[in-house]
Amino acid sequence: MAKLDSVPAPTLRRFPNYLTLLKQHLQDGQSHISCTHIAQDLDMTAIRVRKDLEMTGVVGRPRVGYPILPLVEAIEQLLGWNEPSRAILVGAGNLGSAIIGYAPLGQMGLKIMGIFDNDAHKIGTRIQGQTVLTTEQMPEMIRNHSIDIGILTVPEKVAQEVADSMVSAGLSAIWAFTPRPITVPEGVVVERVQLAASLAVLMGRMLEEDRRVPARAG
Amino acid sequence: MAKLDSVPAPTLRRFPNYLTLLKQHLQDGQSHISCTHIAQDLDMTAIRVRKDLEMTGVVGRPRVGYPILPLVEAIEQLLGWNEPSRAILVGAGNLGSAIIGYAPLGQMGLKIMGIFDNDAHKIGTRIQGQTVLTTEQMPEMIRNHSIDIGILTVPEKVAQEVADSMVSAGLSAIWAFTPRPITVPEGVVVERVQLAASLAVLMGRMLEEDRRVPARAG
DNA sequence: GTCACACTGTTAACCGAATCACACTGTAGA
DNA sequence: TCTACAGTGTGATTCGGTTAACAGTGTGAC
Ligand SMILES: NC(=O)c1ccc[n+]([C@@H]2O[C@H](COP(=O)([O-])OP(=O)(O)OC[C@H]3O[C@@H](n4cnc5c(N)ncnc54)[C@H](O)[C@@H]3O)[C@@H](O)[C@H]2O)c1
Ligand SMILES: NC(=O)c1ccc[n+]([C@@H]2O[C@H](COP(=O)([O-])OP(=O)(O)OC[C@H]3O[C@@H](n4cnc5c(N)ncnc54)[C@H](O)[C@@H]3O)[C@@H](O)[C@H]2O)c1
Repeated sequence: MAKLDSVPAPTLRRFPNYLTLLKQHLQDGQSHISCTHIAQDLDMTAIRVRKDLEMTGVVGRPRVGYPILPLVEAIEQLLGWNEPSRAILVGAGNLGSAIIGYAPLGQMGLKIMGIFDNDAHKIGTRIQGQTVLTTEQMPEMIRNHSIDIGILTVPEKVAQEVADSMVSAGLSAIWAFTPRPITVPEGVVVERVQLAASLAVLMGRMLEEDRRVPARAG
Repeated sequence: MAKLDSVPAPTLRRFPNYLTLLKQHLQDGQSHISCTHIAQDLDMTAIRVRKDLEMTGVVGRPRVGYPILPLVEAIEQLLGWNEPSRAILVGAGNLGSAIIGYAPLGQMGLKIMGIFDNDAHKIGTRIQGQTVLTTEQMPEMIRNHSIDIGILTVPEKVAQEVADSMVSAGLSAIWAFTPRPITVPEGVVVERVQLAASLAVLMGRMLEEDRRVPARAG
């Protein structure tokens, strides 16, 4: 039985990796897999894999490993990927369009029910078969279709404002791609995708590497 | 004087947040800022801010705070954002195009010197004023222009293969947007932007929240 | 049947980052 | 000049996650 304890964020972050690997092995006809095998496939330690899988409540058998199908189902349940969550996207710009067109989100339980923008040139056009609606229609759709997740890809300046109107319409989670933090009331979950943070780590590590090995002439 | 110790990744990740805030205050004409002020602006604790700023080596004064300009310069130096790093992007698809068009990357020391794809329909077209080149030309450009960073936005299937050819041409860092991990030789830095991981955290936390408060009827 | 051992489950040790507590400092104000 | 105190700097503590150590177990081999 799956634990109801809260799953650590690092583990949540690794779950998708396990999922893709497990599904692949499932398709190859395997029914069980050991954590040592998973570990070397994903370039991590077996212990960490075991600890992560422990969160699912699925028990493995010595010399056999874990049953793959129950694992997949347990992880998907912990992530809520077993049944679709209704989402909307606001800000049909460059990034927004890329996300809308990213098919794998469907496998992650994300169902984009509406796309909104406030640019007159974009409203009414179609992106991946979905018509772009005006921002004014957003609260109504959130309420009528009990939307759970708002994907925020508007310019930084209006991000807080749009987030506010999402929340007041009843959204419970926001997936924000804007560089600045946004504030929301208690109970609403915000997850930010910080591209700048990722780049900072990359370049910081790069400099360190250069510092260790006196860079090749440039 | 800036420490040469390695900066913890969590701190690196927060640096960009400080930078945007600091630059904004600088533009408002302020010369100093206290960590308590920064903390409440970014919704974090003052202690964490102080510890992070400690890495820069900049010293603050009681009742006055830290001098903003030196802080900005120190952080940019630690991130390598003070002088442009040459980069190329491979995979001029939806996501790749969005990244190319994302102006703020310029402020982060990233200079995209070339765009590559292997789709005959895309080669020769222009994205944001830059012509898309064939993948065959990539190693040559990496060598001739001593490119440091490769931005990887190709489909998952060919990601490893493209990464390999980047590395063998002499790249020292890869910014990968592909869902599966890629392996590189020692000394090459890889930073992955994992959208799925971010979504997993969002939805996992959402479920937890629902579990705590027995969700509104749906 | 029984033996070996690959693999699991669990408790303990470890480590790095976040947080705390508090002494120190030098400015602003009286 | 003196005082109060906002704000820094630092050593000590806590915490969460990772890693290690090891006992337990049931499968597969013979
Ligand atoms: N493009 C990238 O690669 C990238 C990367 C990281 C983060 N981001 C962030 O994502 C956001 C969008 O980036 P982008 O490159 O797609 O910009 P963009 O300008 O292409 O798209 C923004 C869209 O939002 C719409 N919009 C503006 N105000 C609105 C409002 N009040 N209500 C609804 N829609 C509104 C605009 O009409 C436009 O279509 C920005 O905050 C940016 O910082 C972008
Ligand atoms: N679109 C998104 O929102 C999104 C989000 C997260 C991750 N990703 C990942 O980013 C990558 C690209 O996604 P996308 O949506 O832009 O896909 P896309 O199909 O729009 O773009 C991929 C591009 O790569 C090119 N390409 C294919 N093989 C190549 C090769 N061997 N050499 C050079 N170029 C090649 C294609 O011609 C195409 O232009 C994928 O790995 C995807 O998983 C995309």
